[in-house]
Amino acid sequence: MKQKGITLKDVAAAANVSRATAARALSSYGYVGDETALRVQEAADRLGYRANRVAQALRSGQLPIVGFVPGDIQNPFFARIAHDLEVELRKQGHNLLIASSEESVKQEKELLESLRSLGLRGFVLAPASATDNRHIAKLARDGVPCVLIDRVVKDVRCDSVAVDNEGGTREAIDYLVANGHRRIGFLRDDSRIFTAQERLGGYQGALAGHGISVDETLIAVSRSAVEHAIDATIRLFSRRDRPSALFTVDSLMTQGALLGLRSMGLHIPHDVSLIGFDDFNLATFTDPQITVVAQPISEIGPLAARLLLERLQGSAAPPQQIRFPTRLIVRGSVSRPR
Amino acid sequence: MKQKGITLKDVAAAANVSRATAARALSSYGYVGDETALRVQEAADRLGYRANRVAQALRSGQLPIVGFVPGDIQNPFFARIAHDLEVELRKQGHNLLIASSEESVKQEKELLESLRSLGLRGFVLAPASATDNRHIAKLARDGVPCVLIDRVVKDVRCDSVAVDNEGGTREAIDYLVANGHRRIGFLRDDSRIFTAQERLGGYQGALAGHGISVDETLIAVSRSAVEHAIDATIRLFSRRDRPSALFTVDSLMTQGALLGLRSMGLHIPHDVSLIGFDDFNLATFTDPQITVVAQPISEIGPLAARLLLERLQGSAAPPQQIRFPTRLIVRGSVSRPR
DNA sequence: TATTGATATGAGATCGATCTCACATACGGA
DNA sequence: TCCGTATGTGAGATCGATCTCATATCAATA
Repeated sequence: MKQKGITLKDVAAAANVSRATAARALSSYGYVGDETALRVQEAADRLGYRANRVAQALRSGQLPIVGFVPGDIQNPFFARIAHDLEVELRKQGHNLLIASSEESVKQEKELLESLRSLGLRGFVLAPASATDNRHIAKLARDGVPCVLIDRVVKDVRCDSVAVDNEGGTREAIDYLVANGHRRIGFLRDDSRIFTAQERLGGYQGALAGHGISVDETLIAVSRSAVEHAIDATIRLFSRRDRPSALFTVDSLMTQGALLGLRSMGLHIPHDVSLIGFDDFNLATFTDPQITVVAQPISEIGPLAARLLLERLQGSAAPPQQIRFPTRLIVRGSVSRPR
Repeated sequence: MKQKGITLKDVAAAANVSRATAARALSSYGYVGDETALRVQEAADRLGYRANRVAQALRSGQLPIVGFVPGDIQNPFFARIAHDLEVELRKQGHNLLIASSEESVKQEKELLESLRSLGLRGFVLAPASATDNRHIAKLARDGVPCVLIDRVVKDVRCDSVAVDNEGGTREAIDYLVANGHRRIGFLRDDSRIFTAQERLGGYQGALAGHGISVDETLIAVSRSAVEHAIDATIRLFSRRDRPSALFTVDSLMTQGALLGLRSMGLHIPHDVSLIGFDDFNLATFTDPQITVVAQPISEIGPLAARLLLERLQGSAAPPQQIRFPTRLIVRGSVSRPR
């Protein structure tokens, strides 16, 4: 049950020097005699010494660990970002601790508290709420390095990496309108979530731009999970004057819509046109393939990691608010309404 | 940049007691006067005291963090398990640190060393190799609690949770043979990986059981990634006497096969029948839907977490080797050969 | 009254790495 | 020869929580 625990003390004893000298030899700071340094190195190698990172952390006040708090690690979008973060951070000797908020502000708050007491060096966050963010503001105020991804929070002084949700959605709606659609359904997740708000804004703005009044009954709400999205889709399309097209705000909702429509015997794009926000593997496996608003997902994680590492190295530059453009990938799920 | 850091010392000062007494009051051990305990509690609350978990870890030698080392966090199978592990561990006040081995034994080795020096309390591993496992054996020998998932390693004394790879594969091959197939392709990932070996064994065993000799040229190897699987599929089906059916060893390979076959203009199940190991969302979105060997994925993570927690609580019971049965889910991707 | 035990508290040690400070040498120039 | 600086080393403090041990008080028992 006991760890073996070869400590600096052991190494020092083996090399016949004091702990201080051994530390100097291994971390190469201060003055150490060449011959002594060699002897210590050798002893350390021979004993298989590895510094206890917890002890180091106690002194420095920080563990070389970065926390990642996504809404849901099972969402491929976040899984991809987690992977990219991990790769970048590892290069700098940091590890990544992943703790999902499960889109609960309460859980997010608890997690952050608990992880702070763990001495994590910084955080990459996708805040569960666009408004209730005092805990994040506090984090930033306390000087804990922090990068927001996917979702931006106002009034918090920290870096953020997100995409142009509003523009991306507008482009998609424009495309639907250009194809003759005027009754366009909108399937979104909890309005608490930042991206949902911005994407809704893009939807409303685009419609307004075309002189189409927003019909609130065409906007369906569901949790971001396939099963819930199925139900919401069915509700939306059960009405007599159903929409001729549908826009979904993330890939899980798109999947739900796909299944919901299929269960109702509605064909894409013959009966309903569909565009989803966020590209996903599955979109090219369906028949027809799904037209989507793609995010530059491969850039988000590495950039967030780099921003965070700069902060960890003490950068006090003003917060950077990065916004990537999106790209409409036209496949086969849109046609003119019947 | 500095953490605020309200320490036990501050609380003790505020409550006019020694650090020792404050500690007793807060962790409720030893004797403390009722009135004193209350005063300390109050002071702690007022100051917003949170114990420094790094300092606790230094004393106890262990951080309340469990490491999860999957092959690839982007694989939905592992993402799901990560989620389930996290939920279970959080209940016991532990956090989960995820570090992908990216199917590299070298990286796995380095990660484990680095995470051990971090004082992690235990590990959940999906070993990258079925054979080269001295580092894992050492871990187990040193008494570090350890649970293997998905992949079992011989000669290592630790718990494991896996599925009946051989039986599941055999059932699928039997089903294909029952449908009249005799030339059945097999698309597998690196033979180093445990599950690949067992699934190959199931394939060979099933064929032998039906008196069909194994044609090595029908066995294709690719890395477990969609793009690589596409190429391997195309190679396999470019030959004149191509197989009439294909079995793929995981969901990423199945996706690759799907795309590869489509790019060649081969239709499922008309031209080729297909069964994949591991169920995945996408399988029900294709037309036809894909017949798969499903694993009880919702049980693996929670069980692994429970086994690990028992070890953390000091259980010295003999290692448990759990094997879940698989289930063949018949959908529409298999028909009789032309 | 003396003694035992339960209760209550504080001083100080401990975990392991690292940093400060004090104390040695050595070597150069004056 | 003497002093200043560069070099090398060790003793001990530090980070924060917790544990051991010593001590102190009070009550109940012998």
